[in-house]
Amino acid sequence: MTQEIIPAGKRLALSSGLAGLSGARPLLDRTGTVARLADILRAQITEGGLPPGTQLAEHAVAEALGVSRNTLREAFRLLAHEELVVHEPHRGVFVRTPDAGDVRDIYTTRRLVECAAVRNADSAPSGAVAEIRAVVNAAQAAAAEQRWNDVGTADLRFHSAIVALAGSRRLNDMMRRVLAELRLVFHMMADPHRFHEPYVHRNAEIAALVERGETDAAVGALLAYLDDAERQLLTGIAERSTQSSESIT
Amino acid sequence: MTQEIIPAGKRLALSSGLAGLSGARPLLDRTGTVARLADILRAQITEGGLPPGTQLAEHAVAEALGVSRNTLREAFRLLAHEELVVHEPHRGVFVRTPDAGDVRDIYTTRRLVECAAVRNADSAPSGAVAEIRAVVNAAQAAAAEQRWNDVGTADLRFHSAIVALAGSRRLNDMMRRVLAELRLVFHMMADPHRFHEPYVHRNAEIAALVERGETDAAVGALLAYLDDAERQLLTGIAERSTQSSESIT
DNA sequence: GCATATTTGTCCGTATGTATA
DNA sequence: CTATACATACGGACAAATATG
Repeated sequence: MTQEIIPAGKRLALSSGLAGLSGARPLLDRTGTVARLADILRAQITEGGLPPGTQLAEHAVAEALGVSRNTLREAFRLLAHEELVVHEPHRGVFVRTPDAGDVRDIYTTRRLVECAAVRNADSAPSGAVAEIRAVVNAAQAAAAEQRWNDVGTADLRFHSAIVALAGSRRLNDMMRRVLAELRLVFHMMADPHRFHEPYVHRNAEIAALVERGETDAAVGALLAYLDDAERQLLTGIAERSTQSSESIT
Repeated sequence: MTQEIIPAGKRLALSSGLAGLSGARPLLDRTGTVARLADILRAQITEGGLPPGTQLAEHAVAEALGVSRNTLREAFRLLAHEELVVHEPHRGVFVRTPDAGDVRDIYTTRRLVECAAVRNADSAPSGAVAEIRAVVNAAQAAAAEQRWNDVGTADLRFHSAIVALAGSRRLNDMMRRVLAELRLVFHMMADPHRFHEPYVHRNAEIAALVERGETDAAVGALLAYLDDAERQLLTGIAERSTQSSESIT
């Protein structure tokens, strides 16, 4: 009677998420098997193929991907360190199910880092501002063609580009991980389409302000963006937790 | 002729660092063997027992600590993800040797995060300011008794306490890792004593400014601190790299 | 430049302890 | 409470890559 993290009927439902993977290749290139394993699982998790709460049983996943359990466990350690999965002592690893506290923590981190990065826009590394513009254009193109999944991807890449204004590799890496976590939250929302759509225009506005050197205004717009997004996600999570024991298709 | 990371006579000199460890305990408590392994190695690395560049050969370390090679590799993945060690494909894992670029990157990260955290001092979580004061007192006590190693520890804990003003667990974790990396740089310096000593007083000053609510002045003092420390470390690294092929006691 | 020894990368089988039905 | 399933950790094996003489 510890926790009921898992919907209790959904464990080991990873056949769906891992089905279309050409995993049966015990061959290694430059990166090494473990790193590629982590890439595959990370992609599956962030793309929504393995929704929050699903258990990643060693034997099943190892067989599905054509690797040994030892190798897989090494990849699990990486993902656990990135907080994409949780490692419960003698129970196994599960795709993380972020709660309201996680959302608040992620957004305090984002507010601090992203706003400070924008304030540093003057002395940003060359090409950083251009990258922001490029991502905004990609987002608008995706929105025009109603490719909402790509819109969500572009949104996260936009904010990665914002962080890149600070010019620190470690900061970039950290925020990339945090934004990957945030994707888990997106997949817990009702319909991600509606969520991302209004932010396309707001991102474009922020980008324009940064380009024009109006950093204070840009920071203000960014703060408003983050506050709105956080609020929306928190209400989304609250709704989800009330309809707890329903059947999940 | 790739790199000369290792002093070429110092590889596998981990007998010194791992000698006094009660590693021969194949018993697991709450945390799990892998996590404890990582703790042991992390401590050894940050305390200077395993200086930058030393190779951590799987067989030797596994035997010294009384664990299997597979288990040890899982711990290595964690440390590699924390950037305390580097994993060279088919060559092994080595204690990281930070270069000037790393120092610059670490300090841009610190400038951004720590200054922003101080600016958030008004709405900091309760007890955060008191913790800063406590660490400053500990540092002054250690300095009075010439326990320079403890002074260095207190210095890093001081800055962790600064970051805690932001009130984000993820930010705390990230900066704890960055500061652990910074310890590697300290151990590359000539004498760490001289390095830490002057900062005891400066930390106390910053703490006082934070307590009095003079955040702007506190940020200014913190920035000056970080700039000076970075400059000092960069010159220290430059000196070290010029006397490259000397015998190392 | 080549042959050999060492080390890593990956796999398998297995014993033990833990959690759950 | 027993039984089953699973994670944990170990040890050995082999191929591949690297380092050494």
